[in-house]
Amino acid sequence: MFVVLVEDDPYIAQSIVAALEFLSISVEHVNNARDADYFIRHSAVDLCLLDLGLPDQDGLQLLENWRKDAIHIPVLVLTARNHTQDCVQALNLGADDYLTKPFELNELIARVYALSRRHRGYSSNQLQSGQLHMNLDTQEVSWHSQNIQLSRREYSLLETFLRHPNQILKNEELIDKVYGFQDSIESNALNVHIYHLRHKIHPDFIQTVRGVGYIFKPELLT
Amino acid sequence: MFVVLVEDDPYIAQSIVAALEFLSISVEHVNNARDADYFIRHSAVDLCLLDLGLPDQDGLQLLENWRKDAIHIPVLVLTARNHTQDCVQALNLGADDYLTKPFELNELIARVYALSRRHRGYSSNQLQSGQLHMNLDTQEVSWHSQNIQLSRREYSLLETFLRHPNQILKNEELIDKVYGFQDSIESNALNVHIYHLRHKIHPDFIQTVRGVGYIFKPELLT
DNA sequence: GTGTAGATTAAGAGAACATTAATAAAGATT
DNA sequence: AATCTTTATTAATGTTCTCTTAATCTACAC
Repeated sequence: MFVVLVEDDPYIAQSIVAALEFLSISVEHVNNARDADYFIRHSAVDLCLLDLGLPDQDGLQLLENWRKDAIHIPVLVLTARNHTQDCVQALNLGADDYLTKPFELNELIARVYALSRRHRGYSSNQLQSGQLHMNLDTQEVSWHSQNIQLSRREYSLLETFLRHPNQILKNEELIDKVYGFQDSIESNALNVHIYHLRHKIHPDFIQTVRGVGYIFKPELLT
Repeated sequence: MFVVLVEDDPYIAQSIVAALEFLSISVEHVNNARDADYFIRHSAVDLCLLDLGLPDQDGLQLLENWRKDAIHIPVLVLTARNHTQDCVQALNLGADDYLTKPFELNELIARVYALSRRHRGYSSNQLQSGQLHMNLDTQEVSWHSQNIQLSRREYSLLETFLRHPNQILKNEELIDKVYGFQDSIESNALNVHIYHLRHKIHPDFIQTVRGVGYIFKPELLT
C-alpha cells in the first residue's frame, strides 16, 4: 500500500509517518497542495491523508478538483477540531472519512485499514460489484455484460451505493450526494429513483431500512 | 443519548442543559459527586460531563474510581482555565477529552458528538453477547447465526439492553432511550415490545424487576 | 383471596414505503 | 423558434408493515 500524507505540521507528520512505516506501509510525505496534486496525478496512490489547512491552497478545493477529474482515490481528511463544518463539506466533495485533531494514532491506523479494505478492487476509474460494472470515465453501466441506460440521478445514486456497500445510507445523505446539498426536494423523488434502479437492475439489491434509509447488498449482484 | 452533567455552578449548568435539550439530548443534572456516582452506576448513561471542582469530592478521584471499577463511559472533563494541569491528570486517569471554562456552547456540542461517535467506533460497530450479534452499521441482528428481523423499536430496545448488561433499567429510562424523550406513551407499549423481543430471541434473557423495570442477563444467551 | 403488575393477544390506526401516472422541466432535433 | 424526446418532480393511490391501544389472562405479593 502506498499512502500520500499531505500535512504541513512537521511534528504531526513525523509521528504519522513513523506509525505507518512501522506497519510496513509506504508513505510519501508532502507539505503543500502542489506536491500533493503531483503525486496523486502521477503515482499509484492507494490512499491520501489530507490536512485541510495547507499553506498554498485550500485542501477542500484540491479534493474538489480531483473528484471533478474523476480521480477517486480514497481520501481521509484531517482537520482541527474547531472546524467541524469543514468535515461536512469534505464528505460532500467526496472525501471518504475524516478525523479531527488531536487524534490517537490507533484511530488513524484503524481508519486507514478500513478505507484500504473498502476500496480494494475498484481503484482507478471503474466501480464493480458482482456482475455490475460502472465505468466512471464514460459513465456507462452494464449488468451481466448488457449495457443499461441510467439517467443522471439514477447514475449518481448507483455510484453512491457502490461506494458504500453494506452500509446504511440515510435518506438525507443520499439526497445530499445526489443533489449536492444546496437545493433539496420536498417530495418522494428519492423513492422514485430507487424504484427505477431496482427495476432496471435487480429488485432487491437495494434494501429498505425502515425509518432510516437504504442499504446496498453487493452479494445479490452475482 | 443520555448525558449526565456534573456541575455545581447552577448558571453554567442551566445553559448547558438548555443547549443539549434543544438538540433532543436527555440530560440529568447533578451538582455533587455522590449523585454523579449514583447515576453512573445505576442508569444507562452514554456520556458524562464532569466538572472537577465539586463540593463533596474531587472529580479526579471520582473518575479514577470509575475506571478502576471498569466503568468506561466516556467522560468529558470541564475545568477552569487556570487549572490546566488537572486536564493532563484527568486524561491520564482515563478522561476522553476536556474543555476549559469559559467555553462556547458550540464547542461543547461538537465534542459531545465527537465523543459519542468515537466511543461507538471503539466498540467496533458490533455488539455481541453470547450467540447474539448486533451489527450497528447494517442494523442486522443474528441469533445463533440466524438473521432475525427486528422492527425499529425492538432494535433500539435490544441495543440498550446490550449496552447495559446486568443493570436494572427503569421503564422510564427505556422509554427515554427508545422514544427520544420528546414524545411518550400512555400505554403498555414497552411491555409489548419486550414480549416480542423475548419471543424472537429467548424467553428469559430479559428479566422483569417488578415495580421497577427490566434487567438483561447476558449469561442466558449462550 | 384480593389487588396489582406484568404477560399475552388481537385488532385498528397510522406511518412508511412502493407504485403509478401526470405534469413540468430540460435538452435535442428539426 | 417550434416541436419532439427524455428526464425529473410531484401528487395520488395502493400496499405493507409497525406501533399503539385495550382487553383479557396470569402470577406474584400481601
